[in-house]
Amino acid sequence: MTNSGGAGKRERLIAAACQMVHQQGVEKTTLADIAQAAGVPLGNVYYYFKTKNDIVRAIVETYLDEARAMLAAIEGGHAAPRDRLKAMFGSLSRDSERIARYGCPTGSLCGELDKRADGPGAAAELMRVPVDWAARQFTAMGRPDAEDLALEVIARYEGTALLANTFRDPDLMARETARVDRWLDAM
Amino acid sequence: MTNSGGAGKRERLIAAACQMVHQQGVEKTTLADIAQAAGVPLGNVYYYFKTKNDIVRAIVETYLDEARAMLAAIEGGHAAPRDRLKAMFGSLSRDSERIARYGCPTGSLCGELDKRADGPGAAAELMRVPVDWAARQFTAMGRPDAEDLALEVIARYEGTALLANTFRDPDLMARETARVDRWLDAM
DNA sequence: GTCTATAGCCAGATAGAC
DNA sequence: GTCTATCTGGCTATAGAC
Repeated sequence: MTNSGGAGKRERLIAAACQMVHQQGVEKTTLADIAQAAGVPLGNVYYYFKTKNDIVRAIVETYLDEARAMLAAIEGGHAAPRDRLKAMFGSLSRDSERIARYGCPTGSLCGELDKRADGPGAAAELMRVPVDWAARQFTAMGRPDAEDLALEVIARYEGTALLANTFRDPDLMARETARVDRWLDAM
Repeated sequence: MTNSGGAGKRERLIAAACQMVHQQGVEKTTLADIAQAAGVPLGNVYYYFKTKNDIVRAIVETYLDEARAMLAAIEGGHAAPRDRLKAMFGSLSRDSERIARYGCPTGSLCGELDKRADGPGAAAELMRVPVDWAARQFTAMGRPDAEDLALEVIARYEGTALLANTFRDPDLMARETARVDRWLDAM
């Protein structure tokens, strides 16, 4: 209704920002990069976002929505907590090429936000989503140490993504996924 | 002998660069930051390093030396591979305040180098050191899957550091260290 | 709402006196 | 070898016509 002339221009800008920032990082991505990738003239970006930081915030919001949607889809597709955790971790292997090339979008973004002024708040909010979700699954499995298990499984996820990216080796993800599957089966 | 006037100025610059880059990241650290932290005038920096990238390379070299020295010290202090691995992982807890505030120096540097042009080579070389070392310890324990175990333990190390930094919670490191200790004892 | 042109700033890098 | 002053380029952000 409002934004009649926009025709999803704001959405295109956010999508372009997510892609460019994933590939190049926050600091090395310029507004000109984002504008060009979205097919929008540079000056027009400021009609939709007052500052570059506003775009970063929009990226975090998008990742929050995507993470919640993905975890909800997993819950819908798997009834057993153990299977849900496997499905969550397995998303590493599905995207292995992209992660080996550019890292985990959430993990590398959090790493960058930690060095920024606004940093900790938004990054922590973003990382809380999968950790809390995993903790609920372990609780449903009757584990009293659910919170520690959740931190361990997400740490393995992010750590594996970092190593796969550093070594440019997509295969690492499949190998660690197999190990996590066996670990979950044994508990 | 050469560099008689230097009086360790180059070393001061590298030390300052390591500290500033750990705290602020590569992209947000300016040569002026480094020069000021080292007590050296900006223009003089270029007598020791032709470009900013040369300074980054010097940081990687320093981290390589430090990592090798630290692992050698652990080998000297512990005969059993299991104890060596525990000591390596335990270094997370010892530095927990700094890591919760600024992240793992190696991990966050690798994350940033992955987005740079020269990136993958230097970062991979740096991360190879602890992975190969851990693999040797697991091999000495008679484990045929030593390489996968090494990747897992370093992934947990780096992943835990990222989470502790994101949540600004030093306590995570001690909790994960305790879990890793039990895991190593059970194998 | 859209887009061009440009202001203003700051970082990396250099020139050249000492 | 050391240091001041400055150049150059690129990036965020704004002004203002349409």
